[in-house]
Order: sequence, then structure tokens, then C-alpha cells
Amino acid sequence: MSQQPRSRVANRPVTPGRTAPTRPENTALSPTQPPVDDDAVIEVQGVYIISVAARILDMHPQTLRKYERIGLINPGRTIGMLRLYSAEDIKKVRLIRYLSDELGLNLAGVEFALAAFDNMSAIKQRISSRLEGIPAAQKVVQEEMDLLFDSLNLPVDR
Amino acid sequence: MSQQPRSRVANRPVTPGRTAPTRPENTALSPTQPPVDDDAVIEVQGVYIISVAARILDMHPQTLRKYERIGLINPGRTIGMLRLYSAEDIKKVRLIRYLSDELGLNLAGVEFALAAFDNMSAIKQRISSRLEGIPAAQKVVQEEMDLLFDSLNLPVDR
DNA sequence: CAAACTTGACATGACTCGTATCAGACTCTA
DNA sequence: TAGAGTCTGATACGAGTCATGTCAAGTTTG
Repeated sequence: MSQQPRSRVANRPVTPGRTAPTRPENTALSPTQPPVDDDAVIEVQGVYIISVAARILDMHPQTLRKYERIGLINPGRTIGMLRLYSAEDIKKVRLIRYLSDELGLNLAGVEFALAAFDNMSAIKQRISSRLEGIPAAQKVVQEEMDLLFDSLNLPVDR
Repeated sequence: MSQQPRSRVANRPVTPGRTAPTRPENTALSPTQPPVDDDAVIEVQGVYIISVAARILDMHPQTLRKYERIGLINPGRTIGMLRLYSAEDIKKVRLIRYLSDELGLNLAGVEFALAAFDNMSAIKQRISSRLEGIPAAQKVVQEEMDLLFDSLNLPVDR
């Protein structure tokens, strides 16, 4: 299994459409960095520090670190490199846990499944946009692709 | 982790109809058996007993039996219950081996992946048929779904 | 008839996974 | 600024998985 080159920088390339994470009061380790400088400060990456995320998920912090090491998740970082887990990240970990615990996939399988989901979502998007002018066809594809997602037995949460 | 109900992963088939692309049941090897009936035009595809299949695949017979026990494959049987592996079956085992050896999936992951492939194929089929009257849309879907299959990194052979 | 097959049970070595710990350096909050 | 928490990297452990292997007793095939 190949690994993404680890970036040392607070990252999150992000596909379009990612909504700016909110900042719940809850245990938020306020990344209230004094504005390092100009711009950027706006894009708050995560909300929960690893110990909090682990508690929320009832999982061991080391497990979260391992998931990150093998490229399953990609939490943001503070300037000081502390991991920050967004609600998105938490949700993804829950999906990983479902695939692992409930379906019995190993981590290679989880990686495969996540990639498949992503690809399916992307294709659905692409088809829909290419069928812009043909609403009838768009509807058919929408319906069937939803069926396809259903067929994967994902947890309602997802 | 328990693993009795070997259907944890079993994605529900998208279509109620066909499921396994296994060879027609009545294609018994037994030369002593007269063809069940007319249409049994016997494809000379070849049908192998387990020892031959294992040799072809360079795998242990026990491994093939295990794959069958957990539902990954479904070779035919002679009247006397000897397993009969068709070319289809052989190909499927090769895919299983690829997913396992090359991608590192465990058997639960293989089960999941195979089900996903089936469902994707089925959906592609359904969409195509529902788009019968709109060739332009049909073409778009065809292209994109092929892209989706490509994205799964299947071996050329498959 | 003999060879190869059947099912079912159990065993083995190599590997995976989540968890755990240690050390030394760094970050963040109070 | 003190101290609790986090960082990376290494190492380790128990439990589980997987392919393979063996045994026994019975059946099928050529």
C-alpha cells in the first residue's frame, strides 16, 4: 500500500464544497492564534484536539494516530502541529470503525472502500453535470446511483 | 471478533435477479450422464475438478474450499457433489487473489469488493436500459461508469 | 478396485490490529 | 513560567485472520 507523502504543513487540500467548519464552544481548543499575519487565519481546520476526539469516539488516541499514519484520515493541525479533528473527521472515523468492526474489513479494505465511495460520488457528480441539459436522464442516474450507494450498506450516519 | 454470520458484508443485490455468474448448474462433467436435455449444448469452456483447478491457479485445494465455504465462489457440482470449476470460476478466483495479495484486503474486504463490483455492473446495466431512448445520455453514462471501474484498479485480466 | 474426492474438525506459522508504553522534545493554558 | 498535554518514533503484546496442512470416515469416479 502506497502512502501519501506526509505534508508537514497544516493541510487539507479539500475538494470543492467543503463547508467552513464551525467552532462549537464545546471543549474547543480555541485555535485562537494571534493572527500569524495577514490572511489565512480564517480557515480554521479542526475543532477537537486528539484527546477530546478520542473521548468523543471512545477510541484510543494511538488508533487515531495510526489511521492518520496510513492515510485514512487527515486531521488539520495547529501551528504547533497539534492535531485538530473537525466534525467531518469524526464522522469519517465513525465510518472507518463501521467498516472495520461491523463489516470486518481490514485497514487495506477500508482504504479501498473509502476510495470507492469517493470515486462513486465523483462520478455521480460528473454524470449529473454532463447531463445538465437532459433532466429526464439526470433523474434516472440520480435514482440509480442512490440505489448503488444504498447497496453498500453504509450506516445511516455516513 | 466472531465471524459466524458470514454475511455481514453481503451487500444486498441491486437487482432481484441474477447474482452469481456461475456456470449453468446442469453442465455436469460426467460423460456418463446424458445431457439433461436439448439446450445443454455444452460449452467446451472447460470444467475442472478441484485438484485441476488448484493446479491451474497454483493454489491449495483447501483454499478453494474455504473460499467456497465463506461464499466467495460457487463452483458447480457433479451429481455426486464433486466441485466443478468453470473458466468463470477460475477468473473469479484470480480476482480474489489479486484483491487479497496485491491490495491486501482480507476476505471480508474481498466479499465487500466483489459485491460492490456486482452492484456497479448491475446499476450500469439498469441505467443503460432506462436510458434506451436517449443515446447521448447513454453514452455519457457508459463513459463515466467505465471510468469508475478503471478507478478501482482492477487487474487487466479481471 | 484404487485414486481422488467429500465434510468437518483442528493445528500451525506469519501476519494484522488495537492498544500500550517509553523517551525526549515541544505546545498550550492557567 | 509551570505543568499538563501533545508530538514523533520505536517497540511490544494479545487476539484475531489467513493460507496451508493433517486426520478420519465416507463417497464418487475411471
